Amino acid sequence: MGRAPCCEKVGIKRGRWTAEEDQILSSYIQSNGEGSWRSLPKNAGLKRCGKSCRLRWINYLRSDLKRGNITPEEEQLVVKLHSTLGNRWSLIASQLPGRTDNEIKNYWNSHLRRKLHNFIIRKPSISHDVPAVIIKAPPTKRRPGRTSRSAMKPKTHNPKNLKMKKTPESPEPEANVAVTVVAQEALMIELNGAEAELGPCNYYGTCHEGGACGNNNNNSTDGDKGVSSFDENIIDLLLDESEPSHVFTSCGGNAELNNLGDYEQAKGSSEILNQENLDCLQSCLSMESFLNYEHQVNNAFTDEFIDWDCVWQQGYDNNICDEKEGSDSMVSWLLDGDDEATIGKSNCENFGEPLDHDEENALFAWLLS
DNA sequence: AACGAGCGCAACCGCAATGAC
DNA sequence: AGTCATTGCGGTTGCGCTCGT
Repeated sequence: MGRAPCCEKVGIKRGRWTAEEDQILSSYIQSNGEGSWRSLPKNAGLKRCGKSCRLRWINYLRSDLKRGNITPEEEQLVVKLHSTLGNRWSLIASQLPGRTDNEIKNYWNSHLRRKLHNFIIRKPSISHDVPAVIIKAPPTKRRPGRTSRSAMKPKTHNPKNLKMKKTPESPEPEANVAVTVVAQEALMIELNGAEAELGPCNYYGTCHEGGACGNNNNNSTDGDKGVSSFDENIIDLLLDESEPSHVFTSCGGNAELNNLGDYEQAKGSSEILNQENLDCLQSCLSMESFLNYEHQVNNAFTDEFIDWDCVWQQGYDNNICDEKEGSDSMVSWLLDGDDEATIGKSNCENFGEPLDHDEENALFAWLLS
């Protein structure tokens, strides 16, 4: 049996509320109090759905609402709360007096999410002596073609979509995005059958040995074969749909090649993945919460790949295999360090330590800059 | 000046949770 | 215990405004 509609659709007005309707609703609620939303429209003489009345009251007419722009302090609080609460907008809003869940949600979706994304992929190295390779797209230019809403939908993670090739549906990379790639990164690219090894270190490697990367410096022994070069042709290849390029990553000590592009095919194939590496890769790839965030802002797994390189580069890396249960936010991993299953930062010296106050502030400042 | 893509906000939709019966 | 109405929440969409071309 289907659920009865919350109200009769016939004769119900929709769309923007007029000042007159607002006045009627406000007066009624001030006289009769909140509640009984279903019967409210009829009693108040409004041609609106009860749900619509409730929404209008809660989000715009309540007297205790704060108006005006979100302040930097509020913004910082939202970022922090979201890092621990995820998309629980009502919970987050409850910590910001005068703000509504809808307001916070809209603000996050239209401001902070983009900010965070840009933070991840645009920032050059600040804390490592490893030189970053900045691949700059052409000067900022508005991309022709309107982004459809459906194209903005977050993608659900599907290993079958891991091919590092653009599909016709995939948008061009953001024109103003400077893709930052850490030179010492374990991206191994198969170019027309020839393997070009780009770096010794990768976060998938953290799957071994309880998560310590061991690869962030030159003392690494995990498949550390050094880096000689990394040029933008690599990224072009990653993004070029006409090229059958694949991305590999080494997975810790055995330095086996894991062909992400052929992940599905490689499943169970010891020729490409040994069991240990397969487990490692699967544990990484199955982290829905990890993937969720980037899927909201990216259409290409390639971006996730590179993004996380950059996070690592910043020293705010974390053990992605030690995902904090219940958290669906990347930031939580960046910030949390007091949970044994969560790593605040990692490098080879102090892996596992939480971010201290200054580092956390630095991260926030960066996020919000 | 005109056009149109992109953005931001307000509102809607559908599902889940809760409570009454 | 099961059913249904109501409320609450998060995701999504529609539309008007802004700004680049």
